[in-house]
Amino acid sequence: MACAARVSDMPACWPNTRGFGSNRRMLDLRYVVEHLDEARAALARRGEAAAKSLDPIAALAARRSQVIVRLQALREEKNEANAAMAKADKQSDEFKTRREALKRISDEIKTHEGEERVVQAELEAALLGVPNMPAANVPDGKSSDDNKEVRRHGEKPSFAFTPKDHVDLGVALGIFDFDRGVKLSGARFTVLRGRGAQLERALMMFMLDLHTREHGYEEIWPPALVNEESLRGTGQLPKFAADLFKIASWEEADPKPDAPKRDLYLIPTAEVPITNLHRDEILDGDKLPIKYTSYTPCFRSEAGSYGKDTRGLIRQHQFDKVELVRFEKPEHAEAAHEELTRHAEEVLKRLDLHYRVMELCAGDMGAGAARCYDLEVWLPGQNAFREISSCSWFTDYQARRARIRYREKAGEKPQLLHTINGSGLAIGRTLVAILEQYQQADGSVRVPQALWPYMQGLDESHLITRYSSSRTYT
RNA sequence: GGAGGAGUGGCCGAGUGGUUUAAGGCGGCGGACUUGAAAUCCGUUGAUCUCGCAAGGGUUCCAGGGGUUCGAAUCCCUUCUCCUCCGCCA
Repeated sequence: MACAARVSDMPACWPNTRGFGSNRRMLDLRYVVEHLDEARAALARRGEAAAKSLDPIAALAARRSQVIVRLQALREEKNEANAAMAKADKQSDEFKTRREALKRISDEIKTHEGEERVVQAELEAALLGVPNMPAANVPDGKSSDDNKEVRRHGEKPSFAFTPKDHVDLGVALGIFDFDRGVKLSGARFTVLRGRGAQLERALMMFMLDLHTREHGYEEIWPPALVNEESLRGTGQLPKFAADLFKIASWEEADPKPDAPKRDLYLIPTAEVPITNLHRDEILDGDKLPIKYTSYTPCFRSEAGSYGKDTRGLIRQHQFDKVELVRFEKPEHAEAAHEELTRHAEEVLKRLDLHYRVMELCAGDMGAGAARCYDLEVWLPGQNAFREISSCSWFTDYQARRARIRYREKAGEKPQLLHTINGSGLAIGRTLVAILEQYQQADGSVRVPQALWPYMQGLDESHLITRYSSSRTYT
């Protein structure tokens, strides 16, 4: 269909019929080694650092295969000698001679195994730091200034008064309690109350209902704490540890001597647990595509962002989000990415919110994405569009790291699938957009019609007012 | 938290130091028989890395890691997971 014609735009590694080796990789090692210049050129579109991340790869790969070839030859020799030993008379001189010889081979094998481990670890570390290659038709550019507007929905609401921002509106309505959020937890934590809390819940249910009933996604309720391996699978670790909240492991209170580290992390997005549902699995081809939607709280430490968006709900350490995640065959992935983006947009359309769709340029995309659309909603209080969803096509980048594969037919080789995800949507920011776009001259806020079924207790005016905001909903 | 038990291929399950390159069964796939199906019979059956233009070789994998040994699914240490019982808890 439409997508098939454009698959040829992608770099040659996408057919991904290769395996992934005993180490984790994000880019296929063989592809990188055999097409080093091509890979470097593709990564250079992200910036110099991305291209440079490839530098150590070729030499390490050569060292690795050298060690492996020697090691395998030694093992073969050992296996043959062993078989002979099994048959030999254990009292004979021949047996003793063979035992000496085998001892030497074994020692050499151990030496090489040590070497293999070292090289493998170095190579893995190097590969984990390499970002994904942008799809060929992603626009060039260095920063968000170079992103391309793809389309726009609705119009900026016009006000006969000066619109307020969501902070002024929410505080006046009594639905945001920033001070008590600080008291309980600190900066960037907020308490919602009354109609504010109800609106948050209404949005969550509205979004889940839309995606499960009309868009065909299965609802998932995952853990909010995950292990390190899960975060590696989706690419948050090892590079972005600073953005995560890490929970002290229980062994820390009662350490066991040889226990492996069991750190847990609060999920920064449902993408992590949902994508990792199928980590280390080989799925039947006829089960694809798999479409999941999930509501979770999300936790971000936002290290290094101090001073940015300190006011209001825009940037919180804890926020709610409904996520969309898809597992796709490579040949359907590009079209699926477009469709998922439309599914996220549908939430904004039903809420009748003005927004635009931006295609990110090569320099502005997240490390795992090959293509990415951001949905930006209009915030009259800021007189600006702000990101409310980010819809990414990861090609096989996450699938390789998390070892998620599928088998087209029984008997065929497993191959890596493609993952796609996007917010559908960030609930706090949706709430912000509703307050700002639906505000009235008197500071009350009209509730979008799509949410009426979820907002018990509203009168015919469908307004959230200071008077009604904290009353019971009956 | 306490006391026991157990982790083997898609599933069940045998295997306590060297013809195990993991028996046998189920399931799957292919074939024979059949008008078709069932039943029966025969064959086949995973992942991984690597050498090779290819045909085809070889390596690794018995929950994970480490150790003993010429040699480990098998012995030792350790971690994880699951099950049973007791206690506690929403």
